[in-house]
Amino acid sequence: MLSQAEENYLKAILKLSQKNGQSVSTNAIAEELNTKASSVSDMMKKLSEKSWIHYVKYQGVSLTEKGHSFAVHIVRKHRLWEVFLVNHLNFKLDEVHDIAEQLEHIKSLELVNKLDAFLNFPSFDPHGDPIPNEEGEFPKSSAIPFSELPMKSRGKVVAVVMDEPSFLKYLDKLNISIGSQVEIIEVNEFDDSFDVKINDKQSHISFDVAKNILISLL
Amino acid sequence: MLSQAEENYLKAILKLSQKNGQSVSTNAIAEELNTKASSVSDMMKKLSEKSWIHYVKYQGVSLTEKGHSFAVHIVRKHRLWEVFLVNHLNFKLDEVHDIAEQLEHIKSLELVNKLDAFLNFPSFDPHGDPIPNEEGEFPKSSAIPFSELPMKSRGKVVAVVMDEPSFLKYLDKLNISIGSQVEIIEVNEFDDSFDVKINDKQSHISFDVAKNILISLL
DNA sequence: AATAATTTTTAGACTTATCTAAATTAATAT
DNA sequence: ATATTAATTTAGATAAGTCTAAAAATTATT
Repeated sequence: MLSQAEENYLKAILKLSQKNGQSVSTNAIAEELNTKASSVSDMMKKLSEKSWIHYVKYQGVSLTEKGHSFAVHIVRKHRLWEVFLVNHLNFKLDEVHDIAEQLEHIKSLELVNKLDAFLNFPSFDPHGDPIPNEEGEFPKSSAIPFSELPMKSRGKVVAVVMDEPSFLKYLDKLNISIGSQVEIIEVNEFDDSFDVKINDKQSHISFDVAKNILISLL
Repeated sequence: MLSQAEENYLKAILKLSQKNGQSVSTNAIAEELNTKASSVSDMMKKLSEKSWIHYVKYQGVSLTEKGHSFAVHIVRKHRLWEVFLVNHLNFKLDEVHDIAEQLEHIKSLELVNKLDAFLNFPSFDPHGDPIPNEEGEFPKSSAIPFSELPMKSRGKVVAVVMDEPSFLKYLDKLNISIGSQVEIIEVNEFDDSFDVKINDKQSHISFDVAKNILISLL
């Protein structure tokens, strides 16, 4: 069984390899985990011996298939717990990370899946990050913030990042809900607001609102 | 901050000192934690230096006030998580211990208290064990199994130990729920069953049912 | 009260995960 | 192509937590 330290390394490698390219450097991992390169080297040797990663000295590392799916599972746990903390325990968005960082190491497949069911199989966490399912598959649609929707392209609302009642109430007023069809008509440079279409009806939203709505391209 | 190992030692000492007497022996701790007496000795030295316990070589240990309240807090976390696992994630009673054993080490006062509120400040966990509140106080009423209620004394149902739907359904049929007033009228020696009063209506329950209902004396 | 049996502690070793400092390899620049 | 710089690895230490085996203290027995 993996130790917490090992799990954190795998997660860091996943994160870095998703962001940048294939091979992840020792220094990058050290920075991500606030540790020293020498500690990383030690751990890479160990993880490699256990076939969690591909490791060639001085050449950086990448996750094996086994390592990848395990790392994804940790991400899944982290994000599901964040949903729980925000939606059910009323934590603020900025308070949940440290706690989820601990909860993600709880070992019980059944727990994760029951939590998933309890939460109604959410596709995105409160930060708008996608939640892989039990098979490790991320929601197909690559969601982007409404504010980054290209002009003229239409999208569907898949998730809402912020969860404050006032915000949700405001979305309601704008007639925006999960599944709504949206489209950007024009960007107003001076205040970064948008003229938009929501279910074919013209409307207007601020940048702050737009960035908290996740869109999947149609 | 306490390590998980240290927390487990404190919890074990609390459990043993509640069960037996004051001073807890090294061997008893070793057995409780499935470890060796020598490991316990080492740890006792450390916990004593940090004033979590009173420790005199060869004389056994007891918790300091600080150690006691910390240990109680761990128990609180453990039992609250058990309530969550059983009542909200639909775990069976016998499946929750190992998971709660992990969850009890999650560090966040806010999390515990928000979980407590989410669960509606329960007084007993699904096994019928009392849950201390934020101040570390156990529910005043010392609940006992219905089967141990003295004759002629009245009690109030505070918790149900078993949680199987069939059992709960049966209790429903008997008109027993949290808060019901109960009283034992007569013990039937030959099958250990009881003639009882439930909310002043006469009824009859088996020993197996009675032992799974927790009563607080009125 | 002396000896035997049991309990507890100490000593020394091992593992995991980390660090600093030094050595090595790779990348960059002249 | 060589020297310099940067990145990475190795070597050796440290701390936490555990173990076995041996020593010391306590308790029980005769």
